[in-house]
Amino acid sequence: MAEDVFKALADPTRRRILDELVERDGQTLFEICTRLVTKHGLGLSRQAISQHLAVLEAAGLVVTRRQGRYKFHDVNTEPLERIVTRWLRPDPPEKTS
Amino acid sequence: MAEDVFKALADPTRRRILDELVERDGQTLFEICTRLVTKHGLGLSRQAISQHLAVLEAAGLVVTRRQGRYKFHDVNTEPLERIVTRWLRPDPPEKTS
DNA sequence: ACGATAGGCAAGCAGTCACTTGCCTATCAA
DNA sequence: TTGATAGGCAAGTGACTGCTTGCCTATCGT
Repeated sequence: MAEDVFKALADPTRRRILDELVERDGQTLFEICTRLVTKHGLGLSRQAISQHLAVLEAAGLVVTRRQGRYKFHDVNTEPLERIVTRWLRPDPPEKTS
Repeated sequence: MAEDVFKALADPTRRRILDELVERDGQTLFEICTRLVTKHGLGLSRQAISQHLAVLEAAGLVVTRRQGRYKFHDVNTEPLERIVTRWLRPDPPEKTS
């Protein structure tokens, strides 16, 4: 639901994670951790990122696929498209949700 | 700042207020209060709404104009248009992974 | 089998947030 | 001026949130 999407976007770290995944889709938890540290200078524990990813996944902004011991994370921009048309009267044609 | 916009949108009551103002622009604080109670069934004090409006105004989502003892609130959708283009590339909804 | 890697679960802590309460200022009408 | 209306300021409180810490499970390579 929309509530989860807005709450997921409320945190700057989660927005960074979305940035990272948009730039490079299908990363694992550890990849995201190291890239957030090296590129964005964020010093966060693995669990912190894991919890953020859980929030993003609950919002539908990130979908995951397991493969062996790896869990890959992909962005899903579909929830974003819906929430903004709430106040922005859209001119463009839509695929309705 | 984008931070303020996301934080402003994080609260369901503030989103309701935006709904109200989109539907009927230029309302005063008391008008918003009564309409939130009657139409949406929200039981909130005047100060609660006032504080929400302050957050929305700080985010640039609401602009105010004083006139005598009245203070009218108008929506400004411009900040909304910017924040979503952060992840929604205007061209492709899909990326050939 | 073993150790190493990738990830998950849960309790605890500190900071933030939404909301209330109480009091104050400013404008208008009589 | 007096009283009523429209709004603002500030402190206090309860709940939520982001993060850490510690321990646990599952998969891979050797």
